[in-house]
Amino acid sequence: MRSFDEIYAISADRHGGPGALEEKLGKPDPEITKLPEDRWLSVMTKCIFQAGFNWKVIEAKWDGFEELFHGFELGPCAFMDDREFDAILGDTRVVRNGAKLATVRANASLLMELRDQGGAGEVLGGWASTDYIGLLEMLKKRGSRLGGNTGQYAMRFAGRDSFILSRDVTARLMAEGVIDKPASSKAAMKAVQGAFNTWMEQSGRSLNEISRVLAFSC
DNA sequence: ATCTGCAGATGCGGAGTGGC
DNA sequence: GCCACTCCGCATCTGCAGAT
Repeated sequence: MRSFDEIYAISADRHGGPGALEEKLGKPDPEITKLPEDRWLSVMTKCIFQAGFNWKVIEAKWDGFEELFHGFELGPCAFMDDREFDAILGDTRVVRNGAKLATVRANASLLMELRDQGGAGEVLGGWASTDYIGLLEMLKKRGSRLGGNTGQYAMRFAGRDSFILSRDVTARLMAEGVIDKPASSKAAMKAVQGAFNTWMEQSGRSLNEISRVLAFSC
């Protein structure tokens, strides 16, 4: 496995030098633990709908989603009655996918449960980056449709420190011998976390930056 | 008992096609 | 210009058999 500096050099070479590369590396939001609950639910829902769909369609309808789901306030979403849910199901201001629309109620409940543990911001935003896979596992287990890439994108878009196992990042991890195929097993995820932890130690950088550097190296 | 990997099902709007 | 129709994209979920 190459050191972070070696991979960084490859990426810088491919993307117009260190200066140009640096500008493309997003950093996590330092205030992420203060992100309100409704914004977590909003970004989760958006990622769930974007999965498998044309992102422009979701973007164009997003105001409708915010409106029909009460700005994603947890209470109204978690305790929505069937009558209101049916009305949304037939409203063209949202994408009328019943299974996905139902995730709003389920994930609102999950976020409410987190209040006992300090709240969504503290739990999701404050989860140690060195155990990021633990957070992903929790989202998969307790959330609705937040397993796989969707949970990863949701964390990234919310502004949390995160990696995304995209095609390019996976290709780099395979090239470095960290995994031998796209990570799906627990053992593979553990190996991925281990590699990221090593690169974090070597560079002092965030998961975000490392993930982006890996992606740009392919 | 728990985890893993696989196959098949699911879902909506957009693009493309053919016909008038 | 417009209607009716089909296929496609993408990642999840479910159920099951097999492995640990």
